[in-house]
Amino acid sequence: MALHMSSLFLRTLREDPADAEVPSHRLLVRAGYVRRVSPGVYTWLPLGLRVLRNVEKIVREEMDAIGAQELLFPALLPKEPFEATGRWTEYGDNIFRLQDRKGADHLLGPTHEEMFTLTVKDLYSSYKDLPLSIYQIQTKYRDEARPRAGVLRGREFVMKDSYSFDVDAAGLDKSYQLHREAYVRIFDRLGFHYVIVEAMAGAMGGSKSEEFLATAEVGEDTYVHCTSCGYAANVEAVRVPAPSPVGWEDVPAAHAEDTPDTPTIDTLVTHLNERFPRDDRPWEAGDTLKNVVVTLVNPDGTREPLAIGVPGDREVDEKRLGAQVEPAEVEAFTEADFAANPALVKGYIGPGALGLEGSSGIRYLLDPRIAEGTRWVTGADVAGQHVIDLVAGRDFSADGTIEAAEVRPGDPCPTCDHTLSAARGIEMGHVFQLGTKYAEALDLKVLDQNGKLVTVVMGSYGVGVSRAVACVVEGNHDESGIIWPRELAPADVHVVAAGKDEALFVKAEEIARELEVQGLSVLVDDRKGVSPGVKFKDSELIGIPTILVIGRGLADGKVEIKDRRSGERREVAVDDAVAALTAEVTAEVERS
RNA sequence: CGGGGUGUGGCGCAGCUUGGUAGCGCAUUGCGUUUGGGACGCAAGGGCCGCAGGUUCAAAUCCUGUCACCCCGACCA
Repeated sequence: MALHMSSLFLRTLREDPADAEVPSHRLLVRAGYVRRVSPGVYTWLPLGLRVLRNVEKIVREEMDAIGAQELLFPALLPKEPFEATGRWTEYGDNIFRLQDRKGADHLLGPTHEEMFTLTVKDLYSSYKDLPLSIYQIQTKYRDEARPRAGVLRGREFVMKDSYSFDVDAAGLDKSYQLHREAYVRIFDRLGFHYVIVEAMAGAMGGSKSEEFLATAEVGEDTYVHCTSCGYAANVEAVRVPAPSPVGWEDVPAAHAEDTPDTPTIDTLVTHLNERFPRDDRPWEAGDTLKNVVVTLVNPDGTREPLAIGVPGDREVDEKRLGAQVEPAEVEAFTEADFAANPALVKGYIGPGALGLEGSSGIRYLLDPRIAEGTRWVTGADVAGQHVIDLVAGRDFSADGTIEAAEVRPGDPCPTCDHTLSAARGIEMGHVFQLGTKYAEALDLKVLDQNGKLVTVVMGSYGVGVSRAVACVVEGNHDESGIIWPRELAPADVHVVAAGKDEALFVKAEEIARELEVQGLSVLVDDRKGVSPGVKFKDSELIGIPTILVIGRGLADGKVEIKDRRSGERREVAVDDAVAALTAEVTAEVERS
């Protein structure tokens, strides 16, 4: 049965809601797809629910096509499995927690690794049962510190998550590849531009991980890409190519110099150029070695300082650092921390004080650019003094390297000789080789061919289903409203009765019925007493890709087919309308 | 958690500086006119001005406190 505007539970808004900033949020509310209930929590109204279901349908079809099987876990979970993996504490404030009448702790699932793992453990115990891929489309809950942009980042959201289970790494590779290909098909069908970028595999267990990012200005993720070789990575995962070691034969011995009042890189560089000018070129920030100290807070609450050495022209990128030290959290080093570590001279920290072997005993990690043989100016661990011609490998060493320095457009590509550009994206999907992290924590093992117990190797794969709805709108709208891709639209054809003549309404109903016989879904604007202008505006706002206007032309046996995206209109004979529309819609579906 | 902002009919906003009968547009209801690009007229319903306390003859307006929401940042398998 066709949807009718006269009775549809819908109210379009002429004005933008005050709390909506990004286009998808504005339009989804204005066009009557969603309503906010509380911060980050939204109601799906009839039109919106149709779109959401369409996304789910695409996801199901492609998951089923690779042999994944759908199941459904509860959203309400007991805490015990999350205690077993440590995530009851690790997830911190992001978990919605609640207690039942007996005082037992529960949570609303933010993700379901534990449940999938335990359920496989419950039912399977042989290599013969594997490989296995199972998935669910489930409402997830995360108490985000700051939900934003409507359903783009909610506290309650719909996600497809699947997990693969294999006996070995080779099997995981195969399952991962299958999912990756399925994701390519899903995102192609969803109809927005996206990139596949290398992502952080995580501090534990994971080995390979890629994100599917919808390219969008409003995106929260920054990624870099190389226009030459196709390399693309989330900034968190960018690998800095380490320069080859260089000889230090010509470098004079390191010498400490007085550099009073130079606690910052800027003041230091100015001072160097005034007092220690070089013949070949002036000193620059990039000649200095900046040592930053932070405090790591482990999930169990223990604290440990960490020093990071980066070239002076770069900041430590907190996101990159955070990803490297996960699950520990990073806090700034406070005055109290300095007081507790007298070996550190604020503003003049140098490698002499750092490192497990250094006077402070603080673990010291270097940016890969600080390769063996490179020479630096850096703090002398004495107030008002810096060391010049300090050579890495000759005069100091560290406890390892860390990828924590900021990444900038123009940096060299790690895989070819070109440079990187930066752009923003929205994380829409994530494929992730988990490895044995959860299987080990929850003791998921099967017997192999030799009767030996082996730990199952897992992969995890997510698609943001409700987020996809917003994301599609971000990529498919204009001034007037939404422009749905065919497969997602709440209906195939929007039939508009534009006028007051009763014959228009009769014909609209007749055509709607015939379209439905042809298998198309239809929204009919059968509102009486509503002027054509209002109906046109609403049809553009709502964004069904094909609009059939039955109006003044009907007297001459003509109706008008309008393409929402291009704005093109063409007149067809009223008797040909159904055939023309059917041909248009089916042709478009096959093309996609 | 830090910074900025906003709370006034369903929605968008004005009024607050300078205290004195709560207003506008949209939406809604009725009647009439109108019907190809967000129509017009007349009439109507709907608001403890976020909440609490204070000052005052009198508070949407001034003071104190508090709560909520939005934006930027921090945070975010």
